[in-house]
This record gives sequence, C-alpha cells and structure tokens, in this order.
Amino acid sequence: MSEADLPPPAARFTRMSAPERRAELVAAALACMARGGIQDFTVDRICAKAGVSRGLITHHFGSMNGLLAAVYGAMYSAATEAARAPAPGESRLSVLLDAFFAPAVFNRSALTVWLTLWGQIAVNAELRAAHRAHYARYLDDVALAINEVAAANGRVVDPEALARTTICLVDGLGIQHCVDPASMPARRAKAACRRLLVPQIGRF
Amino acid sequence: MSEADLPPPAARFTRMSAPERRAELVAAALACMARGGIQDFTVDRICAKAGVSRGLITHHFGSMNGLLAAVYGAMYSAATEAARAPAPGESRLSVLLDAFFAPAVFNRSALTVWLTLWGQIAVNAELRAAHRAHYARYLDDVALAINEVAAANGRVVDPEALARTTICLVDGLGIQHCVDPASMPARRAKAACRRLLVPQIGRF
DNA sequence: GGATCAACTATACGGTTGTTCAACAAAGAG
DNA sequence: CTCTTTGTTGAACAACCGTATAGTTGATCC
Repeated sequence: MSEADLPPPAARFTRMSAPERRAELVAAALACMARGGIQDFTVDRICAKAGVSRGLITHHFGSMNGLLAAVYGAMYSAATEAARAPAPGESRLSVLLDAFFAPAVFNRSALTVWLTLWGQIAVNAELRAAHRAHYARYLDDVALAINEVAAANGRVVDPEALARTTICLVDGLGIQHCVDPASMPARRAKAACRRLLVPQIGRF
Repeated sequence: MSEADLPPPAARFTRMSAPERRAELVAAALACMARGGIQDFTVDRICAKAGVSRGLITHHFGSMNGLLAAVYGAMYSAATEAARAPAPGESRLSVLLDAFFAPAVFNRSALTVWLTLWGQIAVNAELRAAHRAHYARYLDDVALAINEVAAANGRVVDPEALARTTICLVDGLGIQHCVDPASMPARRAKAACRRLLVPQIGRF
C-alpha cells in the first residue's frame, strides 16, 4: 500500500544511450530552427522542445556550436539519402533530380533550415570547412551523373562546371520555394533544372 | 588662458540631419552584418561601429526590426542601381547581367548580408511581405529584358518563368561565391547565366 | 537672447543568452 | 550487495540582449 500512495513514478527523466539522445536533440534543434531560424536555435528552446534539462546539450555536444555542426550533418545525410538506386534504364541524373525535389527535402521547413545553415556557414569558419568537404563529394556525384548522360548522348561538356551550375540553380530554387512556396512548386523547380541541363547534355 | 587650459573641445557628439544619421547607421549595420551575420546585428555592435550611443537606433528606426527593414531596402537599392543605361545596340539583358556580377554587388561581404537577410525573410513575416513586393518588380524587369532578346531572335518563350529561373540561378551562384569565392568567380557565374539563357532565347 | 525643438547621450530595466558545476539517479560489473 | 560509470538534473553565473526614459546639447527661429 505504501507503494501505491507514493506519487506516480513519473520517471523524473528517461535514460537513453548517448547516440539516441543526440539524435533526439538534433531533431528538436531542427524543429526549432525550421520554425524560427537561428533566433530559435537556443539552449532554452531546444531543451524545452526535447523535454530535457538545459545541461544536456553541453554534455552531449560540448557547446551549441557542436550541436550546430551535428544539425548540419543531419541535414546533409537526409539530403543524400533521399536518392534511391536507379531503376534499370533510368539515368542516375534523373534519380538525383527526383531526390532534390522530393517532398521530404523540398519543403519550406527543411529549406528554412538550409537557409539558416548557409547564413551560419558564411560566418562560421569551422562550419564552412565542414561544408566544403561535404560539397566536394556532392559535386562529384552530380558531375558523374551528368557525364553519364552526356556521354550516352555523345555530347562534350565540362561535367564539373555544369554540375556546379546545376547545384547553384537547385539552391536558388530552394530559396525561392522557401520565401514563396506557391511561386516555385517542386514540379516547376525540377522542370527549370531540366531546361538548364537538356540543351547541354541532351535528353535523359 | 582659461580657455586654453580646458580639455580639447572633443565635440561630445556630432549632430546630423535625420536622413544622414540613418544612412550612417544603416552603413554600420551592413558592416556588422557582413562580418558576423545576424549574430553581429546587435545594438551594441552597430552603435559602437557608428560611434554613437545606444539610444539612437530606437530614436531613428523605432526598433531593431525597423533597422533591419532599412538594411534590406538599402541592399535592394544598391543592387538595382548597379544597372546602368544600355549603350546603343546593347541589350538590356546584357546590362542586367553585368549588374548582377559587378564587383560592388557580387562580393563576399555583400553576399553574406544577402544570405543573412534571406534567413530573416524566411522567418520574419513582415520582412517577407516587403521582399515579395520588391521581388515582383525585380522579376518584371528581368522578364522584360529576356523578352526583348527572345523577340529580337524570333524565339518563343515564357519570359516570366525563364526570368524566375534566372534569378534563382543568380541567387544560387551568389551563395556559392559567398561560401567559396575561388570556386565561383564573377566571370564564371556570368558565363553560367548565359549558358542557361542562350539556348532558350538566342545570343545577346 | 530667450524659447523651442530635434538630435543625442547615458543609464537602467527585465529578460535571455551559453556555459559551468555539484549533486543525483540508473544501469552494469564484479 | 557494493562500486563504478555515465546519463541527467537544476541552479548559478556573468555577459549580453532590445527597449524605455530622463536629461543634455546644439541649432533655429522670432
């Protein structure tokens, strides 16, 4: 009976493995950032969202900068994992374009996070270095896919330069969708990319 | 003699007309933002940079949000004023492209400010409304210039759609230059724009 | 030369920031 | 069972945030 009279167990806190908790904190940080940009990327808001005490961010990430880097990594992973394996007869470039404008990637929340991260990259040397490393692999992937199509169509192009331009266009289309979604739906954005690429490398 | 013994006049402050002071505060805010993004867009830093007391921002702009709007307006003006009148026989589109990638516009400092402003636009409804209004006129200008070339070359295109895509590409190229200037110099950026446009509307 | 007005300073205010730290709780090892 | 480890709390900290406000300075007008 004495046990029954005790206040509800109400586990004062739930224990998690470090990787689980980190993932949860990153998710909470993403939610905050999607809603309010860098202004909502604060210890208080993120911990409240995650339902944990304020000390945990420092414990798991060392600092807010560490969490920011983790958030960037998570966004990058989500973007690259959106690309499935190409079906037989389907070009890898086509798959990439689908991935760029998939609903899970090309939506206002996610793009607000990207815009916020870019703003930080421009100002934070550490984050910028991490970005460049990721970007190099990203560029290679796109260049390879472009080269594949160009070769199949017997076109001669500079795959890297065209890949860089394509990525810039994708980024710019994302900004536009973020600021005014109706003016740049995913369908239109993808079509714009094709209109850039097809004259250079042929149909795909 | 008593006058000579006084501490140097050292005008405790210099007086300006309201528009002059506002311009100076906007310039200081731009400098801060270019260096440290939204984190350096603070009363303390801006007023220190401008060499005035902390009260002046509220006095002249009502709030930091007011100053932010003024900064946005200043950036927009600077961008549009970079376009000179077309020389005889020169297309307006060519002039626009020159303006987009002029050194005063296409440089890391200015683009850091833009990136920061976009991050705020994505999150600040007031600023977003102002941006859309500006953007509409901007879009019209580009569409008109595109249509001019297309008509001269006997091409049929959707000028507005192509203008929107072009602007997105310009923005994306700007991000890239901001994050890694060497990888996207103005020359290359301009060439990328032409590579998008020429297949659609012909040479200009 | 005194009144008026706007530009400006300087301080104070409550609230929020990121980080530190000692104490605590739960799980696993021996 | 005890000991160790580690995820977690919660409070404390100094620093900084934006805004409000009372008072000072300098130019302008009559």
